[in-house]
Amino acid sequence: MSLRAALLALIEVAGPSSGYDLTKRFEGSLAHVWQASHSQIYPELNRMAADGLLKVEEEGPRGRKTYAITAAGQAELYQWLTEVKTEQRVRDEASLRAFLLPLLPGQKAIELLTERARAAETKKAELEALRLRVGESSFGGFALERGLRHMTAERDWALWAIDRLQKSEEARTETVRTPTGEPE
Amino acid sequence: MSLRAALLALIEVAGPSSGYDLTKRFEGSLAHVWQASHSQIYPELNRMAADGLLKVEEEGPRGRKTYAITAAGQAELYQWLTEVKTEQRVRDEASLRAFLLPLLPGQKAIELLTERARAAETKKAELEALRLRVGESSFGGFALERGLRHMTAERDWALWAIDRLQKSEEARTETVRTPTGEPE
DNA sequence: TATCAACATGTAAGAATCGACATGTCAAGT
DNA sequence: ACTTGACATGTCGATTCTTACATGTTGATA
Repeated sequence: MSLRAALLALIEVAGPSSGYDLTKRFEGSLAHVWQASHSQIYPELNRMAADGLLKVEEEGPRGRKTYAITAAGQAELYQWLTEVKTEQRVRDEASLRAFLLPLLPGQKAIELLTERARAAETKKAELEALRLRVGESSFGGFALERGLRHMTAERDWALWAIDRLQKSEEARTETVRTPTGEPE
Repeated sequence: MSLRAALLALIEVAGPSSGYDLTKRFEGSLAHVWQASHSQIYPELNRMAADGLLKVEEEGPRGRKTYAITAAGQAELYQWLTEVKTEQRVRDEASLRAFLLPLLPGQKAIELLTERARAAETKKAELEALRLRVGESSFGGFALERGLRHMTAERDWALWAIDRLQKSEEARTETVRTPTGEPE
């Protein structure tokens, strides 16, 4: 249902669009929050038209079909936004990897976390650049701010975890050294 | 592949387990980062045994089958943790909803954001309670801290968005009121 | 005029996941 | 003796999504 909502919203905001247009828009700033390829979009548009949420407004060159939102489509969109309960299940591979981190030897874990901190920083910079480009109060502005905050949290977490691991690595090295009787 | 990694990891950490055991474990603290039901787990265990990553170690009462990890399974797990690139695509309905927020009238958006802030706060409290229960440095500790930080970011974002919307609602009300010539 | 990039729409096979259906065992309490 | 809840394993159909296959048009540039 999320794909439906996204498509309805894009057409609602930008006016009648073709599958090709919508595919492009999914590659733009929307890509930060949801992905869909043309092979998913085209069949979905057909189903939505069959369900009366969209109608083919115009057929252009190269078989181009322009879909417009119907009253039923607007109702469906508004209902999804306000009444459909947000899916709680999040299946986030990054979270799973964080969970499994203790399975790795300390040094390896630190390596991966360093990379993760770097990746979060990069994404953050990307979003900041996007904000400069599109302005503070563009359509995706709320999502953009949210992404920034989550990326900051991610980076800070990774740095915290690295620090923690480094401390326990030091402690481990100490306890290994001490019993051998090596001078301080 | 993530399910495979999660199952291998659970068996690696807790030793030989049955599908039933693993299902239970997916309902525990792991549920915060990944979900899988028995209908997904049982067939996957069979496939993994067929692929040589696990072997049936023991058959108990009530048809219970206990799976143990093999050397190939350990190698696969370690490789996934260290060499398989983390899936970047995140399909997060909450992000999509944040993106589409401007489609709603201000008051309705504020309502939904208030609910979101509340939900993040609840989840945060849940994780804090879990930390108290299992201790600071339990197996899922890194993931737990990560969840806490992300939930804090989520709540703070929602509060920020509410504040922003309230300000623009006020401004809107002003501009409506002023032209009517009503006294201050 | 040839060719290339962008435009434009589809289908098909397979993986991951979910909710429902289906079946049966065993131990403990009533 | 009965019943209930926990133990225990599976299958099936529907949905979502990905990758690859497949086809054709149009405009611009070489």
